[in-house]
Amino acid sequence: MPELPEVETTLQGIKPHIDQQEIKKVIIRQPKLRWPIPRQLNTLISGKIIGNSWRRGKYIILDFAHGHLLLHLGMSGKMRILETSEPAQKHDHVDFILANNKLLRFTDPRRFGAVLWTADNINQHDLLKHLGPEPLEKSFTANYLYDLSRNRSAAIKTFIMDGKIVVGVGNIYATEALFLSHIHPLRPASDVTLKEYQTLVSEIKKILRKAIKIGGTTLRDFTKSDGSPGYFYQQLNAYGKAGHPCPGCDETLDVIKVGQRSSVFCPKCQR
DNA sequence: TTAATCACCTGAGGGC
DNA sequence: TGCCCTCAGGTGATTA
Repeated sequence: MPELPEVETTLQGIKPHIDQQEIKKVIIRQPKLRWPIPRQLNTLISGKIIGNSWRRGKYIILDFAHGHLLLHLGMSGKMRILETSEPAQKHDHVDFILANNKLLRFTDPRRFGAVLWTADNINQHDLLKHLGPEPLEKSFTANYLYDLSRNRSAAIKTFIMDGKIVVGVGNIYATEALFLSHIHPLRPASDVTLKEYQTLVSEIKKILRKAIKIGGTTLRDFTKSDGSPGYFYQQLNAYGKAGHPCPGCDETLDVIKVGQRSSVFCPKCQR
């Protein structure tokens, strides 16, 4: 599923083709995504130029002179640059036909994604204004997490997956970062020490940087029609490895539910 | 304010 | 082989 590294890779892949490009036409085949795609979207942006494209958390934003297009890939979404002659397949919900004879195609089998429009200040949008810092920014520190967590009884895994605390840490990276930090996913956030948060923040940053570095590979594998796990999956220590021996101590990795999410952990290494 | 749960949706995989 | 059921997962909305 697209997590922050996949969203970043998607953005870097489409950006050279869409920035400063005019949109000739928008074709909406399935408007029912997480929220309905605005009916008037074609009228709103046809003939208009995309000024800049950027990312905030897992949202991709396309700036126009008169507003912003907000895109989210949800659980299964992807965006690709294709030739305009490329026939649409099932789940190809939106095409943005560009003046350079390319098209930007939004595909999302599970339809948890979103394509929204706002003419207002994008940073004050309801979906963005409460978001926490980017995990790779300097402002995301151990002290920041430690201070926020002092009165929080929620499990540490739930805490670091909360977008209001920090954006872009999904189930895969939360599982991996906690494994590498030797922190049990059910520990109350308030119980985690500053020293442990220092390790955790360091591991979150390391694993995200690593994933972004090989994100292209991850994304290609993710888009395979057979859905088979790819190169990045091989790099994981815990996620998806329940029942396997722990890479650190050979104890069998266990799986529990934390906030309705599967969480693999080592009962011996993670305390 | 916080925490827990529900809802959305489809494909994969297992059991029969 | 085909049907049915369960699970997976990001995140806003709702409820406690």
